[in-house]
Amino acid sequence: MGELSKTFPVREYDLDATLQSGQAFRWQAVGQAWEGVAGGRWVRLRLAKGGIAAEVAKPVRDWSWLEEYLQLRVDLGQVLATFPDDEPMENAVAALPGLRLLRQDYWECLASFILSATKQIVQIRQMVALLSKRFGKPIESGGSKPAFAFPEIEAVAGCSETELRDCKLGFRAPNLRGAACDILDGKIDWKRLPTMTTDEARAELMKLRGVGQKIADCVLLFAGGHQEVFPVDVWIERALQQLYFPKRRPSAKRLRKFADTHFGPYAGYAQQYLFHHARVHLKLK
DNA sequence: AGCCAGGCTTGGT
DNA sequence: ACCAAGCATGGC
Repeated sequence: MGELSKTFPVREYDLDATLQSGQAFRWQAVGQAWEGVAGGRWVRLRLAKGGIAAEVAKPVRDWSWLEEYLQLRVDLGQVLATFPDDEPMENAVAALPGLRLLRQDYWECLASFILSATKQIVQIRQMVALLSKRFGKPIESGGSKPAFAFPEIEAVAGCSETELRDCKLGFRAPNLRGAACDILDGKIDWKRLPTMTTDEARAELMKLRGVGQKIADCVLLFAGGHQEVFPVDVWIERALQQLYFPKRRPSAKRLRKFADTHFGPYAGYAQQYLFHHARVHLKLK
């Protein structure tokens, strides 16, 4: 038959930090819980004794989609142990122990980060919500408001630029539509992306208009699970400068190289700790 | 009211 | 190779 709720035993999982940390844009705090859409289903999550309690709107038998999304079987202690032994890293981890990386859908992740260009996180959430409401499939909701899946590639490709601009996308509208069309037209090898090496997949993604290294790296890390990838954005750039090079002012290229070599096999996790730490705790600029 | 936001592209040196 | 402007829109 399946169940409407389930509790997953897990330690060291900061649900608040993880769902708010700018990697996914569909989660909303409702009371003590978080409501959102993952794996095409409406979900409510809350911290429970010894783990995470999940509720869905329709009974499910197989919960592996959620375990995968939340990356519940990642041994965080093992990840943290690979971080460089320096003060900035120690402080970032100490500030938010339990911050995790999610494993998201490729298309939703790509689309979300195409929209992220010069937007604040709250505004990205707003654009994603509007797009889903207008062009996503309605799904069963267990909350007070109706729920919608993220729009399929075909749905976005079928929109006019005006319809997308009406979702407050601005100059990002043609980029999103173009990416959807290019994927459907086979301009990039979309299906094979998950099996490519990091460098191959990055090059492939960057063929899309509006996708540079930053956005490609976010997709590789948050959807592809390439945990060694370290996306460099304005926040990380400022954080690295202040924390690791307080005297000098290294070029962007030099910083890029430092990021690629300093943080080890789980650099993506390190990046997320530094990013969230910088946003919440650091006075930058 | 003005500044700036998980960037990218293009056109100037 | 490096640098800056321009791009739409909204929150603060």
